[in-house]
Amino acid sequence: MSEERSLNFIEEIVEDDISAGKHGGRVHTRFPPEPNGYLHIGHAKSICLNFGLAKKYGGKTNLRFDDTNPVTEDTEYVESIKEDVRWLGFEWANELYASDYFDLLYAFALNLVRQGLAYVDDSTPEEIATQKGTPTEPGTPNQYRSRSIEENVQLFEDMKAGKYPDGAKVLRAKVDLASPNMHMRDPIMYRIKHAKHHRTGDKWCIYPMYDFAHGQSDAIEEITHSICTLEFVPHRPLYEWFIDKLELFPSRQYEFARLNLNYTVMSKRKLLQLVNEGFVEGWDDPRMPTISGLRRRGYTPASVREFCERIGVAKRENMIDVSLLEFCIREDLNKTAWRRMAVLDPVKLVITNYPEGQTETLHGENNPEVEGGEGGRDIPFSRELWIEREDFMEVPPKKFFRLGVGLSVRLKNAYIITGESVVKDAEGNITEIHCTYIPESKSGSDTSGINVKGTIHWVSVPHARTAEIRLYDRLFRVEDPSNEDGDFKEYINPDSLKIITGFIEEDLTTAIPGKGYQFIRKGYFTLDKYSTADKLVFNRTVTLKDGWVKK
RNA sequence: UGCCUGAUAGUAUAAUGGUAGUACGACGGUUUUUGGUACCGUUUGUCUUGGUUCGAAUCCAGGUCGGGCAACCA
Repeated sequence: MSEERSLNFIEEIVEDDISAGKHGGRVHTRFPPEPNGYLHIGHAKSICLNFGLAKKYGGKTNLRFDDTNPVTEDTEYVESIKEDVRWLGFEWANELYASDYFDLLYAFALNLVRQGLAYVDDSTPEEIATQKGTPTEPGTPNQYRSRSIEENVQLFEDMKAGKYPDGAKVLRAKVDLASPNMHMRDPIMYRIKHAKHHRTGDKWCIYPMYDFAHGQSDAIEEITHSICTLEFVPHRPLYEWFIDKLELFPSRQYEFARLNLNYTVMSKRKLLQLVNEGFVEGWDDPRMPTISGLRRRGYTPASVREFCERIGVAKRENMIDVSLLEFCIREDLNKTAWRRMAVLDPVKLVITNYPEGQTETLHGENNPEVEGGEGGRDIPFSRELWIEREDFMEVPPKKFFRLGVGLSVRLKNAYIITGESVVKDAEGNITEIHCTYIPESKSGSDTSGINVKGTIHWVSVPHARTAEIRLYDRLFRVEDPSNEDGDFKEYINPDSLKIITGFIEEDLTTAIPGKGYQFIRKGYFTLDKYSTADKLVFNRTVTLKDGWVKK
């Protein structure tokens, strides 16, 4: 078969570890989202990496929610995350929560206090920030740093007991205030938050910081390869410091570059703004780079996985061209989507030599990419058809392989026609196109001997049904909205959604939710989640590649 | 002007001291009852300056440029 793909740097590390017998050759990864937003395509990269590694090397992957901040987290997000991971086609070995470890984490903290490696600090956030110094100047210790172990134990227990209001005290690790790594300058381990947690309710009023929960959670679960994104590189020494001082399982963290896609934004904070401020319909708006948005848009799990495979994994900052994502979905849908006809911008075509009142039933295959066409459907044909306005030109340029007066084209799955004349309204707009057809040119039994260069799609006027069709374009007008001057929302593409009513062929009224359809020559479409039998709504997943660029 | 990171076609990603390759994009062609698909071809690259070596994208040193780090966020 094909050559084996070369390994990415993390796979190399894993293979080296396996051959060195590290952890007995065991591979255990985890995907650790915070349930404070919906997953996006960047998370898909991480999911595919973590689950992919385990699958490839016979290991396991945990789904662990890093739910250490109750004020931003919610079970709605937990549910959406689980749905998205499953939709992508992955199964986790264990569903876990950092909050499962709150008792353990508290014991770890007490342990460090007793070792003299943590202390309770009464400073305000501002004071702590000042005392941390700057990247070029060392921090300065305050009077709380030298509290006795006994006092710290008592104070920390009092914090847990709810004796202090939010923000009154924090527990800090006593590491090194002069470290060139800001994360080592006595990082905060616990803070007071009298907030209800989505899982532990009111049990706790102190919550561990990410830095005091994430690494230990990995260690508790005996994760062999803790994979995260580049911004956590400076956290690694602290992660290892805690593991060392607490004598935990030595999980090792490896960092890769997060995915950036052009013409969109990829931060939960920004996506949340788009949702909250009404720039999109919700987290699953088909213009959003969220997994749920892609799903509603008509992307398939296989196409997203293929995309994640093709973009690769490395350590350098990257900006992936959205055309690669589009390539992946077209590649998948080309092989699976059933072909149907829909006219998005209609103009009436009258076949003057076709008997008035006559109707016939033609046949079209479901998918020409599949041997045998994968079945087919009946298509009603009559004297009056809707065709695409752009498929006719009064004054056609050279190499225009469509309809014009005196120009011939094939009607897909039907006859060859020749343009004869046009009818216009008072403003000069074309309201009807008249043509004649060649009865011997019927698809499948063509004895006319005529060859035409172009084929156009159509829908019979008396048989046509209507549907709302939503045409999506990129959400932003610039490649990197986050990197422009001012608010990123100023760069939203005003034409990112165009809603039209189109004519569809009868068969499309029984379209299956979740299935991709190719509207011939127009693109791939899928039923929107709000589509009903009374009012069909189709989302355009992606256009077909257009090789005809007119000047 | 501290620490950590990184730098290969337009965009990504290989080459692990021995012919710089692949994909997407772009461009051109063949086929085609979708200007789609498929197939074929063309185009463009090792940040820079030195050093080591028979030989450097790869190793070493300096520089340049990019990204990250000073949340009681993750």
